[in-house]
Amino acid sequence: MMTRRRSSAFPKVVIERDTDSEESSSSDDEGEDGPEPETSEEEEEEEEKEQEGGEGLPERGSGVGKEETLVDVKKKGKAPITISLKKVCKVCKKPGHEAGFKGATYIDCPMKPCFLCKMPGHTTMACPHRVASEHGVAPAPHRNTQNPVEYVFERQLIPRTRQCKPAYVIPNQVSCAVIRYHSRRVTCLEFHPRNNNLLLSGDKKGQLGVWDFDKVSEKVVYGTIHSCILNNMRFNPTNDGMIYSSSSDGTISYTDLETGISSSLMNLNPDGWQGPSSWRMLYGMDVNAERGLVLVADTAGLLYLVDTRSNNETGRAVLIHKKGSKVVGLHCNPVQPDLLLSCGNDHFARIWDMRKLEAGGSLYNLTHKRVVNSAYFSPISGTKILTTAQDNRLRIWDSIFGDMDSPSREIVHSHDFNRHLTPFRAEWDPKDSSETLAVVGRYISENFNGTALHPIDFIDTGTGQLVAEVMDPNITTISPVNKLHPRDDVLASGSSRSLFIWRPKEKSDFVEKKEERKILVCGKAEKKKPGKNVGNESEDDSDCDGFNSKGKRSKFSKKELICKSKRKVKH
DNA sequence: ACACAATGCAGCC
DNA sequence: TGGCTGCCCTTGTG
Repeated sequence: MMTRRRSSAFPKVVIERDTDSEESSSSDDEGEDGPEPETSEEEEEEEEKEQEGGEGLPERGSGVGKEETLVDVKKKGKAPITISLKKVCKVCKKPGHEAGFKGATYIDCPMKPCFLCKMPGHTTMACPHRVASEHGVAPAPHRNTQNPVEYVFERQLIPRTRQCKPAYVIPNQVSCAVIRYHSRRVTCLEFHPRNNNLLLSGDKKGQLGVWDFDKVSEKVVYGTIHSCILNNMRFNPTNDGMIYSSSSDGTISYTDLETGISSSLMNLNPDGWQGPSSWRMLYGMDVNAERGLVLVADTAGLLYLVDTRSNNETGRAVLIHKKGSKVVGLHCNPVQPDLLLSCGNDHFARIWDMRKLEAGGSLYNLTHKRVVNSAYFSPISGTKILTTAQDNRLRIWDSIFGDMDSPSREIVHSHDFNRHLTPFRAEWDPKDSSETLAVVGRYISENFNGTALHPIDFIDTGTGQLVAEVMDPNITTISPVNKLHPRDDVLASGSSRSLFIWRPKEKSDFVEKKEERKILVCGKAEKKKPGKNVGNESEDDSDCDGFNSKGKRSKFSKKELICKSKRKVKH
């Protein structure tokens, strides 16, 4: 049975009066078929329907779920109006086709460019980049403009380094725990640097959750640290009982995790709300341990430095991105404390020398086609860069000492949804010594046995291949926030209001990178409805370890795990 | 079952 | 430049 995800509103009825003037809307009618008037089979069908319907106007809320348009067929003179009904595409408003969910599969509007790679001429379903078993995530064609050194590096050095470094491993099977206590969407996650089971989570309301995911009863939520979106958290490198957090309320808070007592290190809106034009928010934040600095950046393009010893702002704010544009992220190089990476709404990621911070003084400007959601140095050597941009591409620069003019690879990946959800950010696996594995949530859904699911993807940034995808048939929401544990084999995901902890079922249950990608499906679908939202998380967390929405212990049943099965998705 | 809002950005004038 | 509109797979609430 085909179930629409959501049937459309009342049928939109457009009645065009018969006039002598040329109406542009009537030429929209047939698209390529030129100026009307042959009546297609479809139209005839619809006409019959209309006659049955008596008045010709569909009843309000008739539940048909199709948008229909009454199109008058023009005739010369004052001939009676002939009316035909047509299906109209919700996306482009043109007749002849429909876009939307058919069961758990989304049908693209053929008039629009591919939803995934943004190129015209094909739909998402036919996109060569489509995340499907036959294709995988294809890397963009590598430019053939390598210089000889780079060529030698690629051909000789990289294979050798791979021999001495173990390839990353991925779990063979996973289990999942769910916890709900955020009342707004999750915006950031951070693992404790020493305590392996401690996870911090921030939400859109500014609440900070501290929880032990082995003993889920031990959780604390601090609700008064910030008044709106908690965008970033960092542990104090010299005292891991304290965290810095930046928020859209324009403040940096310095919070004791035991007591929840916090002090404000900075406030960009000391006079309170004076309207949206003057309100400033802090998005990017990082800590530079060597220099004893907290770095934050605001929605006006400015970078601020706070001395961690005095807890006071130091120096002057520096314009690091286009004036008036939001700086989305900051990352200090893990090896070279003088290097800073920033990214912003001006479509750039920029590399800075901390010793020469001044407007326009960046070392490199990495161009993107859209807003850059995140930019990270690789976690161990700090020589690679991974960015996530809203043009549905992950970009990798293989070496900051090499050619920085254009990325070494672009990987098409669906993550371009920017409102209503926390922006997607691809992150490195901090445990992967080869610095190739990255994790990122996926926006576009995949029809998994009749359920539209949004997996979390593990991508080999060296090849662009999708090596594993994690999903649970009972988790139908999108998980834009993902964090891999710095030491353990744990993935934490943040969705709308829930947190998920994914772990390999068995400690030793790992496989090295293989040609075929792993599909890690956790649990079985609760066969409720064959539509998209099978097993809505809001009502169905009973099958998961953890808590239900009231914070009580829910039924503790081990999930049954399916995996390594070849995917059976019908499109 | 459906309407609606919260919400960020791009493109237009 | 700034204000306005529109937007293709959201998600929870009323």
